[in-house]
Amino acid sequence: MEGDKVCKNVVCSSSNSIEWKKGWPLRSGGFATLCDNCGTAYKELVFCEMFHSEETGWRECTSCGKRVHCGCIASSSLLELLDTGGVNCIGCTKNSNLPPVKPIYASSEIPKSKSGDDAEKDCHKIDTIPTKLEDNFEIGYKLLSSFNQPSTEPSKNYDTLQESTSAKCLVQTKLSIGLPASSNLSPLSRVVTEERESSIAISSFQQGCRPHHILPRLPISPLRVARPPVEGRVKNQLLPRYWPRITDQELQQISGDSNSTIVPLFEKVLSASDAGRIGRLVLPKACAEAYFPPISQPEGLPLRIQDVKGKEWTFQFRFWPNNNSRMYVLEGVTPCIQSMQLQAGDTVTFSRMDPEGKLLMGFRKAIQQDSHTSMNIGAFQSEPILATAENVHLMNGYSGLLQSLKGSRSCAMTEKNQVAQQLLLPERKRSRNIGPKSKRLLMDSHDVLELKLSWDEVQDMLRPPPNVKPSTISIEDHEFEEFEEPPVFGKRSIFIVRLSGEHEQWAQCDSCFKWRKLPVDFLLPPKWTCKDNGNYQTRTSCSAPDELCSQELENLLRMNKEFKKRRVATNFKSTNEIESHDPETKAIGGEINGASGSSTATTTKHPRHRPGCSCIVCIQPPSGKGKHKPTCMCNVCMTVKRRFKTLMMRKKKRQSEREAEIAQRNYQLPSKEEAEVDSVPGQLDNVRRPESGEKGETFKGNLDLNSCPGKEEQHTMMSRVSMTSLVQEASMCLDTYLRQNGLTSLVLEQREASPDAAGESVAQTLDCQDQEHEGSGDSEKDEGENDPS
DNA sequence: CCGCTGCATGAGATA
DNA sequence: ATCTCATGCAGCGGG
Repeated sequence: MEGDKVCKNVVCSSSNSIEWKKGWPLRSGGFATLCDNCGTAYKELVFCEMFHSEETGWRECTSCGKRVHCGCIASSSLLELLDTGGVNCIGCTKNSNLPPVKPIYASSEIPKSKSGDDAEKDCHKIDTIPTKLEDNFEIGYKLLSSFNQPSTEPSKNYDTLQESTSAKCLVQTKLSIGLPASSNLSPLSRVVTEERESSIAISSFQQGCRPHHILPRLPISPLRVARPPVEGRVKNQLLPRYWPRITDQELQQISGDSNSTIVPLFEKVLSASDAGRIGRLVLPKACAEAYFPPISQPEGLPLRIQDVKGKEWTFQFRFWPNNNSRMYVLEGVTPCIQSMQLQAGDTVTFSRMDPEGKLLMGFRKAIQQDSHTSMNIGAFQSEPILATAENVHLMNGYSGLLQSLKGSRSCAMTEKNQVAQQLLLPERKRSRNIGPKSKRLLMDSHDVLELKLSWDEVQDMLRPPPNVKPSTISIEDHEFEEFEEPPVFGKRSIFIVRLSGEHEQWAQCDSCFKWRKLPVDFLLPPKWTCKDNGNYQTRTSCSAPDELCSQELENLLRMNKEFKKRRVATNFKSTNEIESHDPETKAIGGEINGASGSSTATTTKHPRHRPGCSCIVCIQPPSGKGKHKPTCMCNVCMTVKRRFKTLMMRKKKRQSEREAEIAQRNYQLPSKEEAEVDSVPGQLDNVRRPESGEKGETFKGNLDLNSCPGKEEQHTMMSRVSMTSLVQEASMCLDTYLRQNGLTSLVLEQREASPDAAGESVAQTLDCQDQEHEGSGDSEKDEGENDPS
């Protein structure tokens, strides 16, 4: 394939108004460019035929004679297509006075405001494009550099180029030539993907969407995160997760003054099984087929790979047939893994030293946070991870090769970006290694519980943003506060309940650091000082003596700590049981309330609500583990059941309303039911026009969930004959259920007494049953029955 | 019994 | 719908 032919195909020479449509990348390979004006569609192949397929030879740099592997050439052949006359290796490209490689733009970034004349004129400038070849890594480097030096090299400045139609055409052409077919990303986007810290472009690209802002001001870093060389056997481009990440500095130093060229091939994050004792490292298929010798037998062949210390290892490179495919593994890696002290989550890198062709194995340690890998909790606790990433001392495999790059800024950037990138990845992708499939990376139950509690703490600490008055809306009888701005974190406080039953809240002044007693229901702002303690006149000054001696404080904190420990140690179910019951229960326990001593006078379910709040949210029994048994008759469960019944009534009524409406519309004849309903003054009004009629108010979305269904039934029976069946039907669920469980007497007892009293007495009576919460109750049936809403 | 081997499985990713 | 690959596990052989 000759370059000029490509150019002629891409450039429309007859148009006044060129609007390019991009269909890239094509699933069938390559990508398409369509000229709106002349209608010429051009499909570019993945690779330049010249280097495609079985070509495995070498080319010499036209400047220094250094040999460059064709894989590098093929993968970076965007300029090669225009002028195949020369090849420049990495080194001499840098040292020569070659024209800079111009950035490649995503199609969505191409401005469309220019006139067709200009466009056409500029399109022909393609012929004057500098035609030096650089390998793909160099391109990546150049791209980064060009954005990093906008002032000194205006020709590389995005803004400049963006305003230039020549850039438009140039970009178009380059795109059409340089893009690998099966990739979703342009070469630039790859670099950008790795470099920038915003997820916008990343996600949009990964989703195959057109990014809106794909050309950020990139951080100055010579990081080479580039598509690895495309070997002949590669049918599919490597997934980004396997792209090698290496800094330009590293690469340069690795290659050094020697004639050898280090070609980063791919890298892989070690899975649990990779790092396990089996000693099998699963190789990405594409990588194995691309960079390792072809094997036809499952037994494979021994492969010698040199590690960062220069030690040579021999692994068995083989495959298993798997679903009409192959699964490639390196066997016998355990000694090497152990030698490098790698574990799951760490990354192994594979490079090739050319022209010798020797395989190199490096590594990059995962960021450690306590005893967990970053991946372990990175998805949940991004901030600590990021903070750690900046300070972590990196043990980098390439650095191992270099023995001189530890802690370099580039590495830090790399690591940080990796972490950031990981955090920015869609949840699904990130979760791959922390999902249930990966036992090692699973948080154990204690961790989960800690995390849960921490999350609860966070919820409890959420406060309305300062100076912003929340608007409260009511949805389905739930009150929601809405803020124009994100909520802020309130100050932590310690909430305790004395043995006497007295509730107390304590907080530390941000000014004098003295501990002050606060009203129990006081929500602390992010910053709180003594003078804010208006309710306690004697404590509004920082000059007032500390109310808490060190021993008392210690005691408080100890109680807090013990409580946390106990919660962690205790089955989560029982913990939930305690919390989900009447807050009074907690008071009896004399514990620090809520989630480990934060400002937890609120409930854990509804940050703005307090213990004792009986709103539907706060009283809901916990879901998942620890939920109550269907037979539970505790106050909470009874209330929930009562409300469920009310909800069922309403649901049935609505259904009836709809049916009545439909019947009326369809038949225009008063049905028997309608007649019956009509006989009850006001009722049909409620049914048909719930917004009108005084009596309709009861069912107009303001249903009192706290009302006693028994009383409601009485009212209903008296005034709404047609609703009787509905009420009975709605009640039947619970009644039948209770009867089946031999609880009829309890139901009667509850109905006779006040709901709360009934609930409490029942709760006391069935205390033993309540204890079952701790032992079981994690079945789906339980959940469905106990949390019917 | 234990560890290794080869394959199966299925969740998740990709086309 | 198909592919990839992390992991489980049955079967086998050796100690």
